[in-house]
Amino acid sequence: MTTIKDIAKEAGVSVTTVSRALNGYSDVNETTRKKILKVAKQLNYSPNTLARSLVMNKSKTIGLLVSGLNRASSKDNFTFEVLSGVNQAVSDTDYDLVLFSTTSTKQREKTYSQLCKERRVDGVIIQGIRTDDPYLKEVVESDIPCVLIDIPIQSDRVSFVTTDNVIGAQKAVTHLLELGHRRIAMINGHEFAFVSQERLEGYKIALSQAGIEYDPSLVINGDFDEDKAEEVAGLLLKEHQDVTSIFCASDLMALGVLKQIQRFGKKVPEDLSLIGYDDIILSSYVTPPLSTVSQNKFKLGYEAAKLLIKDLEDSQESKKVILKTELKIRGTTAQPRDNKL
Amino acid sequence: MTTIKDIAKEAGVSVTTVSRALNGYSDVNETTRKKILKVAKQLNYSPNTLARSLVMNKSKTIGLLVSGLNRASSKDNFTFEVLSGVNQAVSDTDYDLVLFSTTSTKQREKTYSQLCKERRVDGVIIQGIRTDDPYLKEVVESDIPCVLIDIPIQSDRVSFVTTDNVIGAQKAVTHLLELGHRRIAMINGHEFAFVSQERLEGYKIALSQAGIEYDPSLVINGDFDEDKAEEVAGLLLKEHQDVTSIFCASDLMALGVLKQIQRFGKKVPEDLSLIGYDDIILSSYVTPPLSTVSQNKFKLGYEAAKLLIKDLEDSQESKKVILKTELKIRGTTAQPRDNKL
DNA sequence: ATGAAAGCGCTAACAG
DNA sequence: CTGTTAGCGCTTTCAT
Repeated sequence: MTTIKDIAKEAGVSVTTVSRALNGYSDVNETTRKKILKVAKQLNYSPNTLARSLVMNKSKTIGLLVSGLNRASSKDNFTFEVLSGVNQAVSDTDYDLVLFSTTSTKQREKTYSQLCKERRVDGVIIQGIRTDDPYLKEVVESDIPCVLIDIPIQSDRVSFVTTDNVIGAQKAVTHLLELGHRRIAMINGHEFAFVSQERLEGYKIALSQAGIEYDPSLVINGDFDEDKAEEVAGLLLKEHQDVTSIFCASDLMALGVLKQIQRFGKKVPEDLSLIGYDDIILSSYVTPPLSTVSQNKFKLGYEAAKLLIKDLEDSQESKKVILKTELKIRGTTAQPRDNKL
Repeated sequence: MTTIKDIAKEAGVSVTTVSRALNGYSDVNETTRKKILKVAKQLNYSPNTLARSLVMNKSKTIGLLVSGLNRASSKDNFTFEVLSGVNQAVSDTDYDLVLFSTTSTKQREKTYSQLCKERRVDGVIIQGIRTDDPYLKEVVESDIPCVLIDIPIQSDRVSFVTTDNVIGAQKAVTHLLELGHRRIAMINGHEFAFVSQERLEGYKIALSQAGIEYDPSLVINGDFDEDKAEEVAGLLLKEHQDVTSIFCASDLMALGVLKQIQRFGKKVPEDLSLIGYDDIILSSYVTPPLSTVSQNKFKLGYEAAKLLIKDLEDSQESKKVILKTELKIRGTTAQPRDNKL
């Protein structure tokens, strides 16, 4: 592996000059530069970023802490799309991504901030971790520049990007309301997700605007899990026969609920309306296609990366960006039966 | 940021001793080690892996060169599943992943091997690049340990993992044959994918075993693209009205073909049988559910990472691993109409 | 415009 | 068992 030392020797100059020439400094004679560049190419030189990072104290790498990089989340391609967005934004720059896997045993051994500090990442993007994750606090409190996805924490070095969850949920529920539904149940995620809190908030607001009292027994957590949602939907449907529609905090859960509804021998949307959240790929392919609140997951990642990089370069103050959601009415929402008369 | 120097000072020993103590060498007094560990914790020490990598000449990072980390490939979650597998395997080790984005302009500026050399990755996993990619050759020829996914190149430092594409395709076509089909078309990927060559091979073998002559006009490339496949299927169906079934080299293309068939006013599988390849998530959710050849994409990534890491640790000779595929008969394949009589 | 020298944080002979 | 020394490849004062 050739080093600048080799180039220096070959070109008959000092390493200093080589370094300067290669890095495009102005204070180097054009002839020398030409020569050095030629020698560098000749020797097939590649700079050692490790050495550079060490001395410059920055690595030009961005750490990625995502929870959903596992087999289970391939159905819900949320993580992947976020990742794609991040990748896209990063690929326009000279940063590279390092993926910290938070799947395994390693997580307990090493904390996030340890991971980041050891690898000397310049900044980190965090997605998909629960708000009660003990290490979240740690990262946020560390001085590593960081942008959170869907966790609205903001401080000196931490920004976040999320979507308008309250409004999104509101749109979904309002849609149901406008169709004539009055008994609207909700399958939420879990209490350790900000998005769940916010979507519940939106649900409540929509109801209240329609003059309907909030009934807590109509809201159950499905942990963002397809099977769990299917299970709790069973309970719900049994307990509350008067429910005519269900709002799910994720499409994946809606898919589970859909199965349960069919098991009850009911038809969607004729007997029961169903609306999800996320707009995952599957949503438009299932039968009937799922009405949902669409959020731009790619952009979530893209904006996060953009934000982080800008922060890294210009050392801006922390910021937040809130993306808009969009209601997609497809085939699982319709007027309630009794309304049709 | 505390360094071993700080610890050395605080503990009243030399940096050497600190280094040895922290790295679990045996030749250090237990009392001293305890002390050093205590001080390290006290000072909230994190080793600087950059410095370590520099001196040890290995970075404990694995480079990942994947082409499909973009918005377009979220439907076909192939890339994601491979990535998950890699991540899973890697997360059991002390390696980290660095993602090289090959999406952008950067690709033309810097070659793969440059990327790898600059970041000093210990090895690299390559997936989803075309066999005519000029940089593929370069990586393979470089001395960077490397494992290829679905590209059967093997040499001193390069191994590969793939699936039994010939057999897989054979199984699909034989299934069609057994149902009674005789005119079986194929929508293939493109010539710069080994898997396409192999699947075509399997197609031919199956036909020949059934005593059917290979008709080249029945095979068209769809570039692994949904829309392209839809388009060429249109041509095919118009030209060859006698075709009773189509074998697609990817599920995504099968989805496109399915649309085209429906546009022709024909029904699957009554009028036309259709079988895909990959077993992507969507396949089991579309209506009718797609018959396909299932390959374990997660395992593809998992095995690749395992292979690479073993090579890195034990410096084995290169190897190959061939995963088995599985025929999944679902709802798009049936006996041809005239056969039912 | 160029070079000598110091040092980033760490590991690894080599002594003792 | 521990310390001294050198050096990984690079950037960066500070001279010249």
